[in-house]
Amino acid sequence: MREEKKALIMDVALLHFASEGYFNTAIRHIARHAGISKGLMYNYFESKDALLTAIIHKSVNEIFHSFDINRDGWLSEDEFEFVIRKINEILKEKRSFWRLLMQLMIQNDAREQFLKSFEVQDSLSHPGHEPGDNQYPALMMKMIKDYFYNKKKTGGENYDPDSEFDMFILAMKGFAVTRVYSDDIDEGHNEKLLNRIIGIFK
Amino acid sequence: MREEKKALIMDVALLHFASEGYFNTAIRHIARHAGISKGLMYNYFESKDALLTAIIHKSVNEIFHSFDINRDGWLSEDEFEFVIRKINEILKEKRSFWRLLMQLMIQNDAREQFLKSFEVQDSLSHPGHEPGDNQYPALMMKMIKDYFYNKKKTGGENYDPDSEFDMFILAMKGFAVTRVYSDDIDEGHNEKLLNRIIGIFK
Amino acid sequence: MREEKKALIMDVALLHFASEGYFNTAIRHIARHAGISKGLMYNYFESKDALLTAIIHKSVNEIFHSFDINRDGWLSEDEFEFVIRKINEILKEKRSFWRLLMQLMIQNDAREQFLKSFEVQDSLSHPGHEPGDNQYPALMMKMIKDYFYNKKKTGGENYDPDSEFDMFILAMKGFAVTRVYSDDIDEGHNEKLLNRIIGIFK
Amino acid sequence: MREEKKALIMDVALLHFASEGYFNTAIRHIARHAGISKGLMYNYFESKDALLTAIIHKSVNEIFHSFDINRDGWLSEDEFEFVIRKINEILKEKRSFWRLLMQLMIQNDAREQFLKSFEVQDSLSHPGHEPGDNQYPALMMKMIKDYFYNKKKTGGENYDPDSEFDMFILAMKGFAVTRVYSDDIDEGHNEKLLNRIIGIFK
DNA sequence: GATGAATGAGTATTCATTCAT
DNA sequence: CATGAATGAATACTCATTCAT
Repeated sequence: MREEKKALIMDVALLHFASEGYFNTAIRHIARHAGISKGLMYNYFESKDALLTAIIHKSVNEIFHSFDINRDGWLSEDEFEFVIRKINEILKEKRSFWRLLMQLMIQNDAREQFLKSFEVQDSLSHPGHEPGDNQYPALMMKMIKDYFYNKKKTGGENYDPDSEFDMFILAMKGFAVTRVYSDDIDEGHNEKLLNRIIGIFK
Repeated sequence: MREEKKALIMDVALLHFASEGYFNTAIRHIARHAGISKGLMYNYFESKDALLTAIIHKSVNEIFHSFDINRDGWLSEDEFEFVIRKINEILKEKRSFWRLLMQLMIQNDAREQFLKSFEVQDSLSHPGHEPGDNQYPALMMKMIKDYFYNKKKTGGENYDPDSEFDMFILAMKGFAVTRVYSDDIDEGHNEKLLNRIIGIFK
Repeated sequence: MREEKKALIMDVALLHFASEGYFNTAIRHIARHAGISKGLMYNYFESKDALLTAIIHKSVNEIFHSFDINRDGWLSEDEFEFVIRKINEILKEKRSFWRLLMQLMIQNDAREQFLKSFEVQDSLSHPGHEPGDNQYPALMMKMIKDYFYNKKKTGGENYDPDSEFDMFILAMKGFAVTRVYSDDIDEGHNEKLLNRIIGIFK
Repeated sequence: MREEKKALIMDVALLHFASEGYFNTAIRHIARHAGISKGLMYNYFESKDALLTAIIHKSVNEIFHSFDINRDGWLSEDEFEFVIRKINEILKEKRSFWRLLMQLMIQNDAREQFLKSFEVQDSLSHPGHEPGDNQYPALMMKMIKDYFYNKKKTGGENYDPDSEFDMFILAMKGFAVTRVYSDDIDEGHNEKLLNRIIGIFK
């Protein structure tokens, strides 16, 4: 019950944060759109900042849990393609979240605070347990990098796995920006781009 | 004289907007750093918003004027490479402007306002005259698109110029985001990425 | 049972009011520390203000009832010394209450309200009955004043009982402020001061 | 001009702080009574807290500068009496300030902050210069204590200067509280009390 | 041209109190 | 008897903008 209300508030807030920007969104507006009073917001979230943090952590967790790839440490070619397609899906489904995230990463102070909030959670995770949710980004990066290193054997003499990895990240950034910030996306068109990316890097 | 002062204010403002964010930057701070009084600011610019618009138009003009390519309507392969390298340079030189621009494009209302401000200026330009500054983006896009269409003849059967164009834009977006938002850029590293992009699309 | 709970709440509230201040103490905190819910508080006390009033009246009653001197209307020298020592004890035992009281007396509106609350209760007491609790302060004042008047016979020509009374009250105020607001009281030291006061006025 | 306005605001604020209490006084009310807008307040004082601090420092300075006693390190009997009479005058003239000060000294956190604000100013005073204003309290205390030590020669065998000092401070506290918090003071009456105090301690 | 005093709407946050359950 | 969700008025503070000088 309480959790449902929190989720409702977070959903409404995310929409506003994503479209108007975090600083431009007044608590009053979130409350009004969530159908509650300003004061009640503070019953559920300690502050505007805590609300933001809660939204981000929830989304990050959902995202990384949706990658249920076989975690044996390396990616096959098919798994690599699966990851790319999964990213494509997530960019669509969590569009608002990505807009919010990009907005924050672009702001100097917010970026630092964001990264720090993950570190803190990290230090609380006990050794010997599952990796904290905040370690997923690093783990995934490593798996992808390893993928390109594994390709070296078949890549020819001039194949440079580091550059290939960087180029791939760069392409995915461009893809993400495009997918998240185009108002009307032609899915057929998007599919073509996706295939082209897969074609280059798989 | 008056123009010099305006330029000074715009430079100072751009630095602040880029690093602290447009909304987080107080007029008072800009004025202080420009060595003038708050009130005088309004002698030069009608409002904070007008200041922002002026900065953007000035930067956009500077950028497009720095592409003094042979405007015969189409790009040779060398000119294409030149354009890419020019973009690379501009991303470095106008880093503050790009940060500001990305910051704005990410905000719904700002994005619309930005695009609208170009349209308005556009509608004022009379037919038969030089193209308005705001038409440069469209012109450049067209030239690049044509470049890929011209390559069709030598590109083989499956060559799709539209996809190639989209893929190129996507790569450049990723490249821009990376270049503008990395705190320490290894120029050698950057050169490698650049060459890889040229390698793929030239 | 109900009275016990009320007493518990009042005790907890007094501690908070005394140390954090009346306005700085949130009902929520009192409730939490008393182990009940915020809402239930209002079952026992009409308002924060009513809670404060209840605490004060309870404390005032306890204090004046602890002076179980022989009420024959006048004080012997020994009884006078007993009263002073009793005040000393009460200042120590009811430290929280005194801090709260001084805090309130120092605020214009609170002082008026406090004094009024006693008047009101007073007017409700019927003639022919026991004196209302709120009359104790006045009674005690009168007994002490009489004490000084009685000393006139033995006090010499220049002895002025009114001035002596005022001076005594003044000394007791200074003593109270010191005793209630010193963080670490040296009891030996305090005893010396007490004896000096008794020496002057007994 | 600017200083006059600051002084006006401080005067109005002091009156409100003294009668309604610091926390109970809204900036809005001070502004209204000073005939200015809320926002302008912040042009003159950084925060409500800074306003309070400014008021206190100004008053403390005025008070200690009004004691222009011969600073040869010790007090003659006449100077001692002068000090007492001066204190009496200041309590009357700076009534609002004393109410504010007592109110603050009674609040745990405010007391600490108040004392700390003096320490800070202290550390900024350069060695070899006049004593900082914040050292006056300590200096004055020392002079009074010395006064009682000097009386020891003529005070008889049982004379205890430390107790005498403490008793004097206690009496002055009681006197201060009475003088500052009585709504209508009979000056003749007050003079009698003053003479009695001088009689006991001179 | 140039200043900065002045304004007031807007922001996040707190908290006594009410009331459906 | 008991809870805590819900409200909204109040508070300190910020800032773009105006205007008398």
